[in-house]
Amino acid sequence: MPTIPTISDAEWEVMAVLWTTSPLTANEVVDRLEGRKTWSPRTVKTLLNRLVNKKALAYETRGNRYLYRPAVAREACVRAESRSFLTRVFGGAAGPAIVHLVANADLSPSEIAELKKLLSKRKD
Amino acid sequence: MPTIPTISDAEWEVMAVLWTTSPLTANEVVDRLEGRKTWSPRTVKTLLNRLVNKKALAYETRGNRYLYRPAVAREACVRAESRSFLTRVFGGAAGPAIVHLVANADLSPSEIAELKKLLSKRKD
DNA sequence: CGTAATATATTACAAGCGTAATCATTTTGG
DNA sequence: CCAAAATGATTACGCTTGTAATATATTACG
Repeated sequence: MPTIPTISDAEWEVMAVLWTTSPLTANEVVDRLEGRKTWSPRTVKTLLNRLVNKKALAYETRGNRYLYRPAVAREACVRAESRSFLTRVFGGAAGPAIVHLVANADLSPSEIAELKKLLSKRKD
Repeated sequence: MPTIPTISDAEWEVMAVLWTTSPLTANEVVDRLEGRKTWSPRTVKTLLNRLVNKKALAYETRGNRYLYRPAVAREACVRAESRSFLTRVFGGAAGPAIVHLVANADLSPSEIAELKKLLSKRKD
């Protein structure tokens, strides 16, 4: 299995864009972050560069432009981050963590139903 | 409401000790971390110091020793960390996050039962 | 009382991060 | 064809973090 690079807060925003749509040029990424972020385009370029260096993104060349695409799956990163969160905050115990989140989260009725179904299936 | 300081990974370990038992002297904290951590006692002292500076810990003086105790509640820190995790990884959507955790976690039957009960109560 | 032991405070230092500016190169408008 | 614009690469810079070492102050033993 591929090693998951460490992805910082700011970098997650960039990855999120490319996990949603890819490949994209640097400017297209900048455009999709407009509004949600106040970053200078330079900052976005820096983040793209760092993500390429840590091999979280890959690119192909089209003329002198780069087309960026994720090199690691979102699911894998989510799993890695979740483990890190559980370890740090709950000492690795998923049960209490989930209880805490369920107790504090704003869940829609349909989400509640989905979760109950999930839990029932898991029991066997 | 008090502002929650940013608590790093290493610092969480120290806070965890003091959330469990407090007040404690620096050396008592060092002792409780023995085994779980390979830190030099110096490192633990540094972390205590930083936590005092960022007002996550308070202390009272007993002779020339400090008795450390948490200055922020564990619950508040857990909430802050959870929010940060949700925002970063799931764009703030608790539903998908919980679904992910439930699907990937190793839950005991009793935890499953507890969660189902929690969900039922939440629905109304 | 003075000196060794101990406690906390200050300083260290490299890596990662947030946030860019500048440099070098390529492309394109006139 | 050349200058301006655009692009990616390199450099910047102060803050945090992990991981300590050194300095300073206080206490306790002989």
